[in-house]
Amino acid sequence: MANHLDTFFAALADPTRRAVIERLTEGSAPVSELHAPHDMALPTFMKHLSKLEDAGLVRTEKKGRVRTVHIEAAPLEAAESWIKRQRQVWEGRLDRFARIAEKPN
Amino acid sequence: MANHLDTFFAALADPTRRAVIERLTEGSAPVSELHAPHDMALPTFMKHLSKLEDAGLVRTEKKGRVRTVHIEAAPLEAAESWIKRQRQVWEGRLDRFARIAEKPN
DNA sequence: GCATTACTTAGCCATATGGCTAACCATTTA
DNA sequence: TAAATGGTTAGCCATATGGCTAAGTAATGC
Repeated sequence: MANHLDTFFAALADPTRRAVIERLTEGSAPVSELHAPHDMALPTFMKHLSKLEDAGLVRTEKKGRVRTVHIEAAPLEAAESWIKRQRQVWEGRLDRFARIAEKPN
Repeated sequence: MANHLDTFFAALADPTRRAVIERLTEGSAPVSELHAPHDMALPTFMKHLSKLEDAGLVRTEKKGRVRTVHIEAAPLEAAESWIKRQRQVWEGRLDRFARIAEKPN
């Protein structure tokens, strides 16, 4: 089960990249606009975008000299559902404990 | 907002560490037992445990020579809620699009 | 009390990551 | 067509990461 969760979570483990995702939930944007608020060189920023793209969190398309970036929801769902599953098993265990505690005989 | 999400997501970005979390949802366990199924040296495995502990995903306590590891739910909730929020904003945007599409005048 | 068990500490290694500059296309725009 | 705009490519650097071995310590078990 060493699936794509590696790249998904790694992509989200950086504040710059999470900020890009947050920005993209409000709509697609060209690279230069996404880059503007981040105090780093463009090539550095492009590396972050590549990671997001490798993780499948983002899709890009180039028209003329402008590359536009779009968010991709599926991986977010995959990551969320993994976490949710863990919590459910864990909470289910707590529930069983609680039930045992409530029936003390 | 460069909070603890960095360490949370980084901790989950490795299959060994996710496997440990999955195992721990079924109950706490000593280091040696958690290590057993993983084909790597113990010190290497301990580094993974440290990352989980640094991320707050796990808590440990030592009794005698045995260190027992317990899962900690709060960070899982934090990570899950971040992802959920992104999805909600993104989906909200889609909904607005849909509403606009439905009212074409 | 000696051996085993269960980690710990220390140190080394290769690769990955996150950052930079400099120089180079390729489209627009003036 | 020359200049500006929007990326891209190449290459360098420091630190982090994930792996190892070897040797040490501290409880338990025999």
